[in-house]
Amino acid sequence: MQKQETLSKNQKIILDLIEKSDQPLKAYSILFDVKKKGINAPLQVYRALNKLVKIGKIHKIESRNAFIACKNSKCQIAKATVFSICESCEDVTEIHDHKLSEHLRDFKDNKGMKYTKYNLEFFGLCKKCI
Amino acid sequence: MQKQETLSKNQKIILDLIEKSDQPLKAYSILFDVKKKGINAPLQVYRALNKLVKIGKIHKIESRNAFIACKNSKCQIAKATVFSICESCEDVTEIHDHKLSEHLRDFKDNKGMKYTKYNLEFFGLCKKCI
DNA sequence: TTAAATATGTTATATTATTACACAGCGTTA
DNA sequence: TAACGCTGTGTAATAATATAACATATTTAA
Ligand SMILES: [Zn+2]
Ligand SMILES: [Zn+2]
Ligand SMILES: [Zn+2]
Ligand SMILES: [Zn+2]
Repeated sequence: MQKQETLSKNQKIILDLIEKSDQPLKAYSILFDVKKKGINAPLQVYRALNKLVKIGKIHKIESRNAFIACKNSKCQIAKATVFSICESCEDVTEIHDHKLSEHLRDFKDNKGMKYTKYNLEFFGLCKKCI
Repeated sequence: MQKQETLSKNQKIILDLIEKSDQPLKAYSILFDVKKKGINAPLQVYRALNKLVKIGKIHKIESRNAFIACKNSKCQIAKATVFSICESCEDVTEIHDHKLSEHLRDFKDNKGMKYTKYNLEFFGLCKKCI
């Protein structure tokens, strides 16, 4: 809650917009929406998005090139994300499953890699679309 | 091994190229490489890539927009992929971890979604880059 | 052998993302 | 205070990734 105050003008505008949507937004759709607020160029959007991702306020849905707000206040989670994605209606939900998180956090490969982050995307059909 | 015989000419050319690389290739780098074989347009590459992904011969590394051959012969795995990615040298390895696969396969959310697929990408530093 | 399904070739275009450059504001510190 | 590093802004141009639309060919299967 307090970190928000350190956000810049453009970052606030774009975070507000993303937080108002419960579904992922694409960069150029964001650009379209914030033109009325004086943000005119893709780069202005991407710069804000990159920052917001970095500090964990939003996440990128990699398979969709779209950005969704993180609802989780204790955000280690920027570095440990799990999403469910309906391939019919494209509904996206962030998942917080304690057991699953544990398994992912504890995962060690046999190559001596040092992991700092992961992203997991589940695909399927939601209740409505089955 | 036998499914390969049913691949079309373009699909074979592109699969061969990807299989010769142990690292992910990007679509336009593939396009560049197969121009000598008479494949001239992005769409020809993307069509082959899409098909190869669909039948599990290759996987897309979503966070990198790149494609890597699947080394696993018993390919259910097209629908259940795990990768480790070094953020320094960009080395990518497909992971087959039985225990992890079980946990992911058995995962159920509380929203009644029916999952058919998942993709997990771990990020960090490989042995060489630590 | 005809119809459906799959693949090809080509052109154009849409979508996603970055490079490069000029400059502004702010806090540190020499 | 002046110099510096750091972060952010604004703008133009361009790069990189991916698909639409259309015409045709080939393979498969009823
Ligand atoms: Zn989150
Ligand atoms: Zn749905
Ligand atoms: Zn595989
Ligand atoms: Zn490395």
